[in-house]
Amino acid sequence: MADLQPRQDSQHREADSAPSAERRMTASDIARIVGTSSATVSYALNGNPGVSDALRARILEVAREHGFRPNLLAQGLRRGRSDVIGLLLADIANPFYPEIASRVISAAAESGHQVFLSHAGIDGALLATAARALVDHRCEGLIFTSVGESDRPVLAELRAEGVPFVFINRYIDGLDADFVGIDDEAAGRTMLEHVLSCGYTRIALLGGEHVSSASRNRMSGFVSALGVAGLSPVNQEGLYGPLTHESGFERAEVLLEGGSQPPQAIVCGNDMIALGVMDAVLARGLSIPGDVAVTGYDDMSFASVQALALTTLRVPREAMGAAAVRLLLERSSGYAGPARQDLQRFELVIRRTCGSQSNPGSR
Amino acid sequence: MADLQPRQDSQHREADSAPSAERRMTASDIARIVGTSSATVSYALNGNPGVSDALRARILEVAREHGFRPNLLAQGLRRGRSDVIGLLLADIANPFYPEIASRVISAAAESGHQVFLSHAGIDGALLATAARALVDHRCEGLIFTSVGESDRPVLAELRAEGVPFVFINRYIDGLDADFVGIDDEAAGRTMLEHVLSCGYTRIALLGGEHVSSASRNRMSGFVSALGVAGLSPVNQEGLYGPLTHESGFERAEVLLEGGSQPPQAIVCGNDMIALGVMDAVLARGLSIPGDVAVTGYDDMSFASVQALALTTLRVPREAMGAAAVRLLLERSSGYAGPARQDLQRFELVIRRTCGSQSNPGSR
DNA sequence: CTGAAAGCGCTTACAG
DNA sequence: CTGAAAGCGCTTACAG
Repeated sequence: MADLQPRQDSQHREADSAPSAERRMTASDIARIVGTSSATVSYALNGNPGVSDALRARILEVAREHGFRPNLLAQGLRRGRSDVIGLLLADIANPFYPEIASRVISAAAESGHQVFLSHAGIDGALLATAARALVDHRCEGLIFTSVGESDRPVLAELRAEGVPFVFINRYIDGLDADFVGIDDEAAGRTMLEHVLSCGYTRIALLGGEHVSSASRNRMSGFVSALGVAGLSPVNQEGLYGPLTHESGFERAEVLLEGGSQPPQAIVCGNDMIALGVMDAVLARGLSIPGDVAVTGYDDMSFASVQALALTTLRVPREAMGAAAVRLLLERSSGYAGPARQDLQRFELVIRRTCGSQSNPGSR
Repeated sequence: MADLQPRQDSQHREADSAPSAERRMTASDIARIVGTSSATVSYALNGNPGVSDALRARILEVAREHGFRPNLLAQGLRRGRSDVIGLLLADIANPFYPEIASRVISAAAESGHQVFLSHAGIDGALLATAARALVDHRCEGLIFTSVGESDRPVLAELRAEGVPFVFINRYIDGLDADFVGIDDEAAGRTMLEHVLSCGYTRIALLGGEHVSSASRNRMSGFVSALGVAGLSPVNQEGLYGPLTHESGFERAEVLLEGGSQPPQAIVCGNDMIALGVMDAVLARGLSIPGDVAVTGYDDMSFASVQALALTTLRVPREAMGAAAVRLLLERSSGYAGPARQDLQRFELVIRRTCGSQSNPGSR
């Protein structure tokens, strides 16, 4: 790296840049060529009235010929909006989020919007800063994937500034904002009813983060279904924890270490935790589901692989991304009604690790 | 959806929006309060000379007090650059990319840059459109993760416009641009030498896309190491294919169907293909690695899970993302030297599916 | 040290 | 139907 000498001097820069950046064509350039004003060029290009058909045709022709593309910064500044959506992800390394992001980007593109992506950080430490940066870039609105209680102040700030936003997957109590997700409590009950239907009664629960409304609601569904059966979780501790392999592994080890008999089933807050649990179970020389059944939550891409064949609950991440874009664009184009809840359909996916009677191979 | 009535009329919008978006504070507002000009405010805020210490302090105080944050659109328009980097991903659903993106975002943030994320589409169909949109938003430069031969025209266009760009993982022959990746040919040889060292001689190769320089180089390394041992791949067909589970599964089925004896080892172009291969092998009732050994490439997050324990080759995705940002920012701040190749270190990761003598459990 | 002016590239009322 | 002007919110030479 010692061999490079960045030149800050813009004089040199112009001169040195291999392909000297020819100044981009502007609306004024088009106007000059056609012999009219930039205003008329703008009218013509935007399909507004006030230009004769002949002149409009000429302008469009010249613009196309020169490959004119408007400066979106100038356009945004003048219009006061920018056709840009901000998306805040908690943790891109978690495979849950990219599939949401993917669909947000394509849904946004379908309506001519660009997506700014930012990292909120796994603990939300960067969320406030990232959100403000997006607002300062004049995003039309923001989509949050993983808000927590600590984000309340900055969200209130956004609200005061009139910036529309939508929550995916998690929400904050009392903050009346559009939300896209699933009914996590019902989903949790569904999962646990399946586990119970397999005949298990000693069931451990290893949920996600307590700051996550989704995790809390899932847990609530788990516990409530257990209660209906007159049961309670075998573990008092470790009900909540990070949504990671590591956390699943460690919490499972605690469960399995105890001198007492191991749980018959371990119900996890997401698929990552379940992977960690599976590793801990296998490391003890126990079999899945023979000795211990395991369930995940989310149905991430790897869950269906035969070597894993994880019983889980499908959360429709792509549909959630698309729905969030739709709700947000409705807001930014003026809809000012009460907050909406868009609950998507979930699906129990029974594979080998819990409750599959038939041969594994659900791919 | 029938119940919502978007109001396009901005008059109404202002009036109706629950939290009426108070107009944001501008530099002129600060100037008015302090009793100076917006120019002086700008000087003060940007730490430029030409303002007395007393006045500067007063301006900073008022700005802070009112939570002033400059309009980045206006700033970008005036300055001619925008502190924004464009990142083009091929396919976010492929877990290879998010880990790059994650680091690109954080590295960019460290130097005060925002990241625009776009989808190029798995076949690059959207790449040209997406790249132009990013340029029109006045990105300082672009990072491409998965270019192919068909992208050459738009890249030439960017070059002519003087937009700096950097390639990650794949490059295009003859297009002299900065590149961050690994030495895929050497890595391919390394992997195959390991497979050979296990004593296997009937080896099948299931590579990635032929349009990918990375896939071609890996394949070249595989074949060359085989050649040194006086061998060649057992399969003539299916050497190249999509980097997906499905493609791995299908190509493995073809390999295993043939009346002839199955390969002793199947070397894959990435971990997704390897997962598909593992499923196909297990579905035949064969064991891994007893009957057929399998290797992946990338070391995705799931590869280390004990139930999989995939022998693979670690590609340092996060380091690649950080390096790409560094190279790009050097370009956009004036460095105009010849194209650079930043080859990161790779690492062979031996797990259960091929060549681990010891007990599986490499986590 | 300070301020008024011009301009980035658009769009939008507003006169002719 | 057409064009000249003003302005979005900044920054940057340029005079006082």
